[in-house]
Amino acid sequence: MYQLIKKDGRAKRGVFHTVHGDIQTPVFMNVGTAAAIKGAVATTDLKEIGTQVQLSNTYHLHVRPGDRIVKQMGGLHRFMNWDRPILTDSGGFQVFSLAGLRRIREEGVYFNSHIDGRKIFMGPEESMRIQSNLASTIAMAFDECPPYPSDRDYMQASADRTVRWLERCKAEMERLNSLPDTINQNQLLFGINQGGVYEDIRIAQADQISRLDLDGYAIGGLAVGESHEEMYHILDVAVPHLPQDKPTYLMGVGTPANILESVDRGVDFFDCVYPSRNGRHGHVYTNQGKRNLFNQKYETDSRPIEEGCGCPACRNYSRGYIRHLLKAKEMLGMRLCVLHNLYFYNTMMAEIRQAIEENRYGEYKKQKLQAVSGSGEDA
RNA sequence: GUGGGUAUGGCGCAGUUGGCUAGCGCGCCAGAUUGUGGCUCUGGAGGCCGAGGGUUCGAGUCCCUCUAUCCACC
Repeated sequence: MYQLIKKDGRAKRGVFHTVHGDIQTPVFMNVGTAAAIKGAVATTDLKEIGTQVQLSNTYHLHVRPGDRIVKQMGGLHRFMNWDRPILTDSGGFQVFSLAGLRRIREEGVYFNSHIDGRKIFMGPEESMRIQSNLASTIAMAFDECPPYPSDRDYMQASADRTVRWLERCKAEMERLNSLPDTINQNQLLFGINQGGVYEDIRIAQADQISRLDLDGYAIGGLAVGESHEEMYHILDVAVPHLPQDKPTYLMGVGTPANILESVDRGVDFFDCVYPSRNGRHGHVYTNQGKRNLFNQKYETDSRPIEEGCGCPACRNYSRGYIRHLLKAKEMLGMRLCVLHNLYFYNTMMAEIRQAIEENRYGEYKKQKLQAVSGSGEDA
């Protein structure tokens, strides 16, 4: 259940109550695709860096180790030793981004596993069953994430199909939640708005899915190649058409600047691979901008990634040492960068929440945007 | 000391019967990456081809001398 605490302009400060605890919003979910955050980050680390929610992946866990295995192990929470909320992505995006060969039909999608190439079929019911076995806190609807650009006719047909799939997801989820051997009978379901950059398709589709009374609503199919202006414009027009008493989740976004702008347009939930992937690649976020620790200028730099940062990496190690670890391909290098980046994102979300509570989000956003757009040079 | 081999960007190598603006891999330097493949991609810097002399219209490629280095044998 979503509870709005405070509004500052369109920015919302809220709490989302779940059986696995409350989520303070706006929130950035830390991405742990295969039941782990890449870069050797353990769930025991996450409490230290302020992680509220982890995102895991239906598709990845279905192909390995298999959702039935996870269910036998007591569900995702017990499997990965994480007692706070988990959101599972439905596999919709992975089918489109990872699988090479695929055929989209009304019943679902036929595609090949990226692990061993074997044929897999996934449709709304399959995705819901897998997510029910995983027993995540929040399940995402099985949708199609069309590429950018897609022509109008295709986008319309795709968005309509996503609505039909959503209705099937909802029915299947209700059925699964009523079964006695279901681990999490309170599993929540978020629907997904699609429509690309066609605002009328977005709006009509948002109105349709809003009638289904789901636990939350996501905006998908953005940050796939369109300009920032187009993305923000779609948020401007689509968010007001989603239920305002439910959380709004912008899928796969994004940079600190993207998040600051999107919060200002009413978004509550985010997730993105950037902090972890960039961390693995030695790119670290700071209030002076992004730094690439592979750069030679850090070779003998004894300062932490960011002066004054309270993350485990900055409290203990220098840029020069971490650069060496990265160059030597020591796993500790990427681990420290990932921890720093997730801490940076989680901390930024906490700052955002506080700024909204104190009715100064506009001012905060302006100042933070300037900070994160820096060159990475020390002040 | 004798015989043989090899000398080409930081490292390892290609360079066909002399015709190149001297390439390749790794490394290095920088940049991409948005519901995760730790991958991948894109740029860039860096060589008067061991030194000197010759043959030729033309030499990294052929000849001579020297130097360095490796192997074998004394």
